[in-house]
Amino acid sequence: MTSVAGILRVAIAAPVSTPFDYSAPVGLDGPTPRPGQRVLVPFGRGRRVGIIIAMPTASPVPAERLKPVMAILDDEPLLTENDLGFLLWAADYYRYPLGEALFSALPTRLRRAVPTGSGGRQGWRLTSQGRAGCPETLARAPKQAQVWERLRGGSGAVPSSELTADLGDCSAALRALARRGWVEPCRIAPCAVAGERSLADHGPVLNPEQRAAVEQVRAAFGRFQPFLLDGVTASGKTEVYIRLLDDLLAAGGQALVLVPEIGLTPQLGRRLAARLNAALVVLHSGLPDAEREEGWRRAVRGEAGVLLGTRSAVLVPLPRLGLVIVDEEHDLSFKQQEGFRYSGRDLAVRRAQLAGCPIVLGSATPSLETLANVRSGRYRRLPLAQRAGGAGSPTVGLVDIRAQALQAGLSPRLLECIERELTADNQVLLFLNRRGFAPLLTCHDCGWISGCPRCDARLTLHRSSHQLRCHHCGLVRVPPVRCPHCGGPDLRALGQGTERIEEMLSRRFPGLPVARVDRDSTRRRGDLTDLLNAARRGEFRILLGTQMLTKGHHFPGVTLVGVLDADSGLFGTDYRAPERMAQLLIQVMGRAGRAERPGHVLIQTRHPDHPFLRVLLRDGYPAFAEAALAERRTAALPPFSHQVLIRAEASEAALAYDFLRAAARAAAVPFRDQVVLWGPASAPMERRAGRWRAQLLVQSPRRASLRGFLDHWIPVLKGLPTPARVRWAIDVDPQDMT
DNA sequence: AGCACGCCGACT
DNA sequence: GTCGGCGTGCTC
Repeated sequence: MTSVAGILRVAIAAPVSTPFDYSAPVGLDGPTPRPGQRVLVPFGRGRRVGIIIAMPTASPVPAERLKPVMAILDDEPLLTENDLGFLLWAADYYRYPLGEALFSALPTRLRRAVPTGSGGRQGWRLTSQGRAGCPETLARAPKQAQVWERLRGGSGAVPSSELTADLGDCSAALRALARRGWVEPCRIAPCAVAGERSLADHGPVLNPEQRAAVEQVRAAFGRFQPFLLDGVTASGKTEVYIRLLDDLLAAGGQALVLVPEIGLTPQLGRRLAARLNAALVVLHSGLPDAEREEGWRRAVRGEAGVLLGTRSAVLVPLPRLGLVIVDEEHDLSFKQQEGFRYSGRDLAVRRAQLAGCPIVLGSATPSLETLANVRSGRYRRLPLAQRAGGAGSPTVGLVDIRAQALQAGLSPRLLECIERELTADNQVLLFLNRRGFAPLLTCHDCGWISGCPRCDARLTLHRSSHQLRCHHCGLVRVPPVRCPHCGGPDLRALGQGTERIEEMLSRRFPGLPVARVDRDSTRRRGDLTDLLNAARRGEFRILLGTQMLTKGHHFPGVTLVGVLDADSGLFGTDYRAPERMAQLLIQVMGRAGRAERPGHVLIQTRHPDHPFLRVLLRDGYPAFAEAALAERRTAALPPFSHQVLIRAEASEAALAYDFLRAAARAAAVPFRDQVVLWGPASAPMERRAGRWRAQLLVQSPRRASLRGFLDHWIPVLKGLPTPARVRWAIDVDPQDMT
C-alpha cells in the first residue's frame, strides 16, 4: 500500500473487471477531479476513456507506477455518487466489466474522448473572422459554404444536431472552417421545456379499485415499496399510472416508466403527454444517437419530468427520481440477452430501493418471480379485477384441429367464425407466432429439408422477398428451383407463416383489407405505428400478426381473436415455456371485445386436453400461476432457487465442453453443499451461426450462497487455461436457455 | 479490447 | 539461418 495525494480510481472502458488507479494531474489547470467525471488515461501503450469512481487515499499499486491522468473530460460529473453506486452494484451483480457497465449508461458519443462543458448542447458559431469572411473564398468548398450560410442565417450559435438535420453530416466541413478560424464550437444553454397538457383533461373517473391502488402507492411516496398492479387486460392500469405520475410531478419528482418494447412507446407517450403537465422524454435504442443524447441530457439535468423508455432507460441517471413504473413486467424483453445481461425490471426494483421511492410493476399476467415476492410479503398486490368501461370478458373456445381439413392452417370452424364477424362489420385478429411464408422447404422426392448450414434450424421461406432465411443467424439464400440433393423438381413449402395466411385470406376474401403485422412488414421506423393507427381507425378488417400485435395495443373494433397454433408453447424444452405460453394466450385473448361489443376467442390446438391449457382456460391465469408456482417449489426451480448460467461456444463442440468441464471441476469443495452444478450440457440450439454451444447451470436455494460461490469461482474460471477460440459468458438469472 | 512477448513452419 | 503464425498475459 502506498500513500499518495490525489489518487483517482478509474473504471476503464475495457473488458476488465477491476478499476485502475491513476494519480491526479498536478499543476494542470482544468476542473478539479471528482467521482463521476470522465477522464482520458494512458492504458497499455494506448489511451482509454474512463470514469472516476472513487478518490482513495491509498492504492495497492506503488506510487511510482501510478501514471497521471491525461485529461479530465467533463467540468461536472456526468454521474452522481448515487448513480455510480447503482451502476457498480449492477456490474457486480451481473458480473460484467465495471467500465463497460458504466458506459452503457451514457450516450455513445460520451464513450469517446469528446470533452463536455457544464451543460447545454454542443453547437457551433461564427467567429468575428468568420462573420467578416466572404463566400467567394468558399467557391470550391460547397459544403463549407452551406454550413457558413446556415450559421450566418441563424441567430448566434446553431446546435450540431440541427446542422446535421438540415445539411447532413457536416463534420468535415466544420473541421475545415475551424482550421480557417471562421467557426468555433460552443455550448448552447437549454431552453426550458414547458408541459403540454392539452386542455383541462382530467381523464375518466376512477373505479374504486383504481382509486385504492392510487391511494396505496401515493401513501408510499418517499420510501421504497414495490407494488404489483395486478390488473386484468383493459382494467385501466394506464389510468392508475397517469394519476400517480401527475401527483409525483406536482410534488417536483421525476419518474421512470419502462415498457418492454420500442413499439409501445409512441402510444403510451402520446397518452402521457396529453395528460401530464411535464416534459416527457422518450429513450430507446431505435432513436438516432443525437436524439438519444439530447434526451439523456434532459433526463440527467432534471428537466424531464417523465422518462419513458425500454430497458436501457433504467440506467439513465435521474436526480430527483421519485417513482418507477414497469409496465408488462412479466415480459422477457426486459432481460438483455447479450453483453451486459441485466434485467431492466430487476434493476428498476434495485433503483427504486436506492432512490427510496415506490415502484409499480404492472401486468395482467404477472411473472412467477413477482407473484412469489407478493406471497413473501416483499411486494404489495394492488388488484384491478374489473374491466374498465364495463366490457365483458370474452368467451373462449378450443378448436381441436386433429383430423381436420385445414386451409393454410385455419380450421373450418375458425373460417366460419371469421366470415360471420366480417359480415357483421366487425374486426378479426389472428395470431400466429411465425413470420415468413413457411417454416421450411422440402423435396417431395428425396426428403431434403432446407436446413441452415450454420445452425440447428430450418431456413424459413419468405416468398414476397423470394428468400430462404435463417431466423437465428441471419443467413439469406435464393430458394432453389430444383432439389439441391437429388435434383427433383417437386419442392414444397411446409407449414404456415404469416405471409401464407395473408395470401390465403386474400384468396378467400378477395378485396378485404388485411393488415399483416410482423418484423418483416414493419422494417422501417414508424411502420408499426402507422399500421396500428390505421388498424385502430378500422381501415383493416383482419389483423394478422406475431407477438408484436399482442403487446398492449388496443383495437376497439376487434370482436374475434383466433390463435392459430397454441401448441408450440406446450412442449418447449425450457421449464418456463408453459408460463410464457399462458402469458401470451391471456395477452392475445385480451385484445378481444374491449369496447361495447362482446368478444370471442378461438384457440386451435392438437392437444385440447393438455392440463396447462385446461387449467388456464377453465380457472384463469391466477390459478394457472398458482399451480405453476407449486410445481416450481417441488422441483426447487426459480423463483424458489437462483440460477447462473455459464455459456460457452467454440468452433468445435468438444472445446466448449472441455472448458465447461474444467470449470465444473474448478468448483471448490467447500461450496458443494450450497450450490448444485448441472451439466455441462449442449445448449437447446447446439449449433448457431457456425459455432457449437454448451452451457453449465449453477443453482442454489440461497442467493447469498450463489454470490459467495461466484466470488470464489469466477476468478478461478478466468485463470483457467482457455482452449483456443472458446468464448464464454456469465448469465445471472437467465431467462432463456437457448 | 489492444498489443505486446514468445515459441514452431516456408522463404531470401 | 530469418519472417511471421496467433496462443497467453498484462495494462494502474
